[in-house]
Amino acid sequence: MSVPTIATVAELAGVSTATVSRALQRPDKVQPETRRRVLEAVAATGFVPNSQARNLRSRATRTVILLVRDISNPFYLEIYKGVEEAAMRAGYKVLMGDARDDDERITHYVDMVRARHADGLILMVGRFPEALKTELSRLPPIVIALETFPELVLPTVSIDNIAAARQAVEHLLELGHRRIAHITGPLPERLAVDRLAGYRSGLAAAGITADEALIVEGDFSLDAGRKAVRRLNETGTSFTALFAASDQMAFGAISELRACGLSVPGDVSVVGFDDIVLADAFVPPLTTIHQPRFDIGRQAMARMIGLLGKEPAAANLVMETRLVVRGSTAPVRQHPHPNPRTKE
Amino acid sequence: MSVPTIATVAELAGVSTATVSRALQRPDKVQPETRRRVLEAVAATGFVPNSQARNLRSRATRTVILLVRDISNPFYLEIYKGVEEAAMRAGYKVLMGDARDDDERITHYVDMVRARHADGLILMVGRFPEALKTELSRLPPIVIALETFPELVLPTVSIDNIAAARQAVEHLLELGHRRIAHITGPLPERLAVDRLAGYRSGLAAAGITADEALIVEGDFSLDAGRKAVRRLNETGTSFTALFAASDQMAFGAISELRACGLSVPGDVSVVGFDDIVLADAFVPPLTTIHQPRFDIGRQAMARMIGLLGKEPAAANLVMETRLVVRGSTAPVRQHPHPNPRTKE
DNA sequence: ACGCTCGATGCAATCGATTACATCCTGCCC
DNA sequence: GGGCAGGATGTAATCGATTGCATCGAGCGT
Repeated sequence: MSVPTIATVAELAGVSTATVSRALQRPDKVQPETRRRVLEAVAATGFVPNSQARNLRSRATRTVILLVRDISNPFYLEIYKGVEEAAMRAGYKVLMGDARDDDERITHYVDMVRARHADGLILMVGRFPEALKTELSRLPPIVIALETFPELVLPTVSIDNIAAARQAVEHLLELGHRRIAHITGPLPERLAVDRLAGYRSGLAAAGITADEALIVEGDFSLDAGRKAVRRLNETGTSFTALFAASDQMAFGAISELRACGLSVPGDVSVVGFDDIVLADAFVPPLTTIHQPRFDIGRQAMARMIGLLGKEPAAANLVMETRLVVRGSTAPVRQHPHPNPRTKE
Repeated sequence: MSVPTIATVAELAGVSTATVSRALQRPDKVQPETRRRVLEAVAATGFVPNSQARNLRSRATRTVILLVRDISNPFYLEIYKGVEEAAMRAGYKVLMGDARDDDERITHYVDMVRARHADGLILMVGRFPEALKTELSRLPPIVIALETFPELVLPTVSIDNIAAARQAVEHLLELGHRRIAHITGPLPERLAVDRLAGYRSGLAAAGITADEALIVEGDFSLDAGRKAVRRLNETGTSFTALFAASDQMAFGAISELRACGLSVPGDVSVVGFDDIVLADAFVPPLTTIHQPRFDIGRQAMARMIGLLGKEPAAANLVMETRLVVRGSTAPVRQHPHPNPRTKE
């Protein structure tokens, strides 16, 4: 009563295992009548080819691993969907892993590919373990999405974080804001560094020198947004607008601002980054930078398929972002609200 | 320059492949000196055992698939984390799949297990394909989480949806609400049916007959929440409170209520279900039913490990939920707000 | 010193499907 | 009718690691 193998089917159909394999893989290579008998036997036994064996022989798994920075950020879900769609279409499966931006975990997933659990890796993580950089030639097929590692030559699908961040700041400037705070991502990382650079360049273009006290480091999480606002309040620096490097941080910031009795956008305008699903259901609906998540996923997978097919490497792709103006930003008040600590 | 195999290592270390395998698998079976030489050779070649070959032989993959109803619902992320933690600890990997509650996709994932891509399947989907019910004896190891299929005897980790929904309704009743609307999940499904039953039983216990016009079917999504409110407004039925079968729907509903000029909780109190991450950052913070997501995931994986280890089946588990009261519910007004359509 | 035990290691079968090559058979042409 | 082409099918090698069994040799007891 064990699992049926190709031999079980062969016996039942009265043919050799080779014929069974051919009947299933290259139908035109066997006679219709034989094929019918084989298919009948397959149905009767409930046979499903053991993919371990098949892959061992064919040296492919038709599976790719999608490794994300932090799986609890819903932002990545939409990307997964894009990857999955392109993969499904090409007969690939997708495995999602949570890197938690931890070198060990990342290396673990790279080893999974080396161990032939999967054919390739789509990376959306903030770090690239040093240990791996030294053995670039041994690396499995890798596509980078969202993030960029300029020192590595790997196919990449990304967005222009500098320009996007700058656009967010320009929007606030147009509304008359001058004291604009910024909650960054984890700072040694490119993604965070670029958005910060965009913020600075936006201010600079308007002739404003960035006040370092208005820049607080976060880590893209909800809680980081809350803490950042608390930190800004503690230092007592006043501001009328806030640009957060992720929607989650924007949400956290708004929730904390409200807790301090400040209204958004009445007292403080807030801009996020990502345009996650809940952004427009939030109260107020969040003004943010929209990223074409689904397409980023799809393109990344397309590149992976190309890579695995030994096609000539496609050029790196920079996807378009756009500013979505909703209710969390408004023109600055004539007399900016004082810092909440000094309020009442 | 191809990938190193166990033979490459064996040659370099001057031993047989068997010894290499043993040095790596059961260190106590080889002499320390031999082992040292083998490990040296492994390091030198960068050898990583091919898991296809290993698993083919050992008939296990140490991978489980976590199949969820809809991957874009962030609710599942926390569950994934629980599963992943328990899995990692036991040396298992976790693959997450998106079922989209589609029979074909579900069957596809079941076949992945049959094809030995994974050892077992943790299901968190609303449907159980009819086709599979007829071949129960052939099914791979399956654990059901969150959902229940009473007609199937499979290890299950769930919550008491009826009691939890009832508790939500009781909270609203205590605040004086009498006209309580309910947005259900997709209705043929157990999860949705149970929460609806809890809603009805809560009302009944207070001597109130449910007004069918106040019950609108949804599908757990943000958009379903918005549409449901629109639908309620169209029919012109007035209500002072709303119980949504998911937080996402609650968010959608609140956003739509606001768009109609109603305040929450001023005009309408809203209770959700799930307590997703953003629930307390929302404005107003959402009153909802908290589910121990992380533990549900962990327990489900624990059951799977037991199942794979051929341990005697553990009893089904019902996890505790609790009502979390936040800012989206308030005592009913003396004179309930009229239906927004008839307003002004 | 002989024989026996037991630990370390090697040999080769094995997991299950794929596929190069061999074999057989049918049918066609001269 | 003989020979040969070509299609259908079978045989067996192969992918790479694991593991039962065989072998070898060191150590020990008498």
